[in-house]
Amino acid sequence: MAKFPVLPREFYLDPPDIVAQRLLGKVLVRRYEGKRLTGRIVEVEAYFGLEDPAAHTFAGKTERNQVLFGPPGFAYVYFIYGMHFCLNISCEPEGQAGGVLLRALEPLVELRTMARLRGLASTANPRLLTSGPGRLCQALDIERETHNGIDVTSRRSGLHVEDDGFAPLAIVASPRIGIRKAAERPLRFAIAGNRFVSK
DNA sequence: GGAGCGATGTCCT
DNA sequence: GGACATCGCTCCG
Repeated sequence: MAKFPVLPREFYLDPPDIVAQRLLGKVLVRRYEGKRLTGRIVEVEAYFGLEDPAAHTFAGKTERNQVLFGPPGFAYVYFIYGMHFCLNISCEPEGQAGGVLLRALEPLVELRTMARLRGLASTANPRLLTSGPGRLCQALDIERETHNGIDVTSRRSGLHVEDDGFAPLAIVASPRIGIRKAAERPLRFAIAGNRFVSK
């Protein structure tokens, strides 16, 4: 069970488009019932603060989005469409809003556990496990009540990101998915050619 | 394999 | 009351 360095707070201090691309290839680790559920980050989206009409923070600080205005390296988990959770990591200095949405992982170990959490009978199609922001949260048992506001730079959180030395060969940029405002900006980033990138 | 659509809770105007 | 950073199902080819 390999352990690698945890990404430190400084990693998340920069603007979201920079941090987003830098997160590609890193490994999300979730401690769950004594296991390590891990997946490589293969697709992300950047959301800016007050100047980004598509961002939750566009209209200013509220109860829901306050984590994004806080210090970098914290989880922002929100509930969407009445049934799904999505995971972001805050970036930029405290007081400045910004975040990176995790859209897809390449599952690495404990695929059986992920399938069970997803309500799937088997791991026959691993793309159904963690390809999509709602799916990856369900596969890693990430939800708002337990994870919103936790520090992802600490192993003690049970949710953190490690660097195992993998570096993507190429990154592709495209418009963000499922938004109406500022829909043309190429702020979605993925590892080129990776089969776990969502549609 | 792709377009269309319903499910369903929370947030903010 | 409308919108929503989604998903999985149906129906059609």
